[in-house]
Amino acid sequence: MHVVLESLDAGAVRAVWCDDAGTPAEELELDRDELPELVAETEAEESPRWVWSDTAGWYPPLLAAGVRVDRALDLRLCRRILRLAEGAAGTPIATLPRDAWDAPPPPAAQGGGLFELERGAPPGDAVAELARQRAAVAASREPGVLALLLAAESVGSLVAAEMSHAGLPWSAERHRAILEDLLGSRDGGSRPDRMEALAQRIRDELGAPGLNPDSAPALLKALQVAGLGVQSTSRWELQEQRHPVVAPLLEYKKLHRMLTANGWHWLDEWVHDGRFRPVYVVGGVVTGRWASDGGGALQLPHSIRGAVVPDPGWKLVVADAAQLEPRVLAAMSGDAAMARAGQAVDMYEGIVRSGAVADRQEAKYGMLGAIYGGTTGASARVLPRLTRAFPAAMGLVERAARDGEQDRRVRTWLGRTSPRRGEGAADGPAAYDETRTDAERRRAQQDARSWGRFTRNFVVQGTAAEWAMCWMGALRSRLWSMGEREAPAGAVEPFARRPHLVFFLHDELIVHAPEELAEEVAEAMRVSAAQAGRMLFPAAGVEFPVQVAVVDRYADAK
DNA sequence: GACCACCGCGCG
DNA sequence: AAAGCGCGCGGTGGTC
Repeated sequence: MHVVLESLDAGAVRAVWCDDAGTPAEELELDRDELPELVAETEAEESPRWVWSDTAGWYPPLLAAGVRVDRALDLRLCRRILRLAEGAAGTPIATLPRDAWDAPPPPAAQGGGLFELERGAPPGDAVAELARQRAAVAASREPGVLALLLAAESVGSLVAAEMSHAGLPWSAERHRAILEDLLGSRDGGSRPDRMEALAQRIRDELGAPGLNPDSAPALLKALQVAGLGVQSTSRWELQEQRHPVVAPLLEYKKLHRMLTANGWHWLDEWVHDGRFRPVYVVGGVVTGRWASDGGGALQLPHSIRGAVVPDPGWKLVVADAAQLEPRVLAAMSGDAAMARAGQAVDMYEGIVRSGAVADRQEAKYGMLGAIYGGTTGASARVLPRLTRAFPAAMGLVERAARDGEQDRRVRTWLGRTSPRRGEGAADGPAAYDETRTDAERRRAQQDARSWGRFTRNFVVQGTAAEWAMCWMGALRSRLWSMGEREAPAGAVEPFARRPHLVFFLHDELIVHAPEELAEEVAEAMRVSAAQAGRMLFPAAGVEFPVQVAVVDRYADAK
């Protein structure tokens, strides 16, 4: 059963009950204020799949009113997937002209009090769009697989909204202590004192009294004048130099980064009432990974993770999927030898034991090189040995790279399809066009290879993102049923006494859990990971172990 | 003053 | 030790 929600004008909403093909049966019009009550009642009695234009618009106000939903379909996210999906090519949804459903999502609601209508016009008739999408899935090559992708993407959108709602527990006090400890104290508007002292040392060592070390061009000039043979001010180049300025400069750069990215200003802007509430952009990356908008949620430096602390009586349960991408590659390629290596808790050790490489380091760089398309250094050196040991797995990424180079599109395990290469002058045909100059041809080939590295990585990174969404979806259900024993139904705050997800970082999840449930949550994270593996790869025989830590500070996990 | 490209670095 | 993939963000210095 689907219930489609649509915005009407004048603060009204229409709820339309549809069957699984998207055919409407009955409908109800109501005031926006009445929506949370309707959703809560319908949820309890019928457990439908809610269908709406976008979760980021509809769900936050429901959460703010204390209503959690179990299942949803985010039509805008699904439209984007179906538009490009090779499996649905030829269906009307792939060929119809661009319309409002293709428009980028409106900015996410802040504060949870705004409904979709107030964030910009809704894209149109949601009932019709649901029917179009259901028809496209039904007509596609693998309806079940594509349907799983749409469901996974949608559950991701629910989790994103719920995590923003709950927030990542954050101690401003601890954060300030970390800043003072590392950067020094700041009085007035100038640099914190440890940074200012370092800046002065840099000026002294370079003999450049007026130098502002924050200015890359000025710094580069000063470095060159002082006799350092560097072409840039980047860390890896500086590290090769033997000069007394290097140590204070690298230290200064580290502190400067911390000050500008996660300093006092960031704290004031992003942490309120003991919570950091980032805005996640589900499907914001071409591969299907999430992006974030503001706050740099997906770049939280390790040095600041000591400020992430649970509420009194609660714990953080931090789980990290070990070697996710190599395991995904083993599973999707059906490479029996690599799958065997993937049965080890540490897959890189498993690869060492297979005899293909000498040590863990080689296994790691070799695998990353295979997945990213490394052409130099250690990863290139071990590539031939990996190819001999794991022909099916290496064949899969090589094929993906060739497909990209030759302008064929590639797809993830669940059918997310890579975009077509841009229409730039240097693209595609120029590589083979005899009338082009040598330079043009070289550049085109360069671009083709670069696109090949993208498609090579797309299939693995994208499938890993699909695994992660299945993991979080499975975990979300378990957490909710676990919490049922703790929280009275219909509590105003759905997560007040229940373990709930608070952070997601590509292959890592954090649950904020009542202390007495922490171990049970840890087990749920492991079980959900295994479940996600079976969901995607029923026959692969690859394990998806997660490292779990129950901690009082995020920094203490691993 | 608004906008943009580039650099450099944080994360996976 | 860095490289090959995917991102977001702040600072600087250029353009309009």
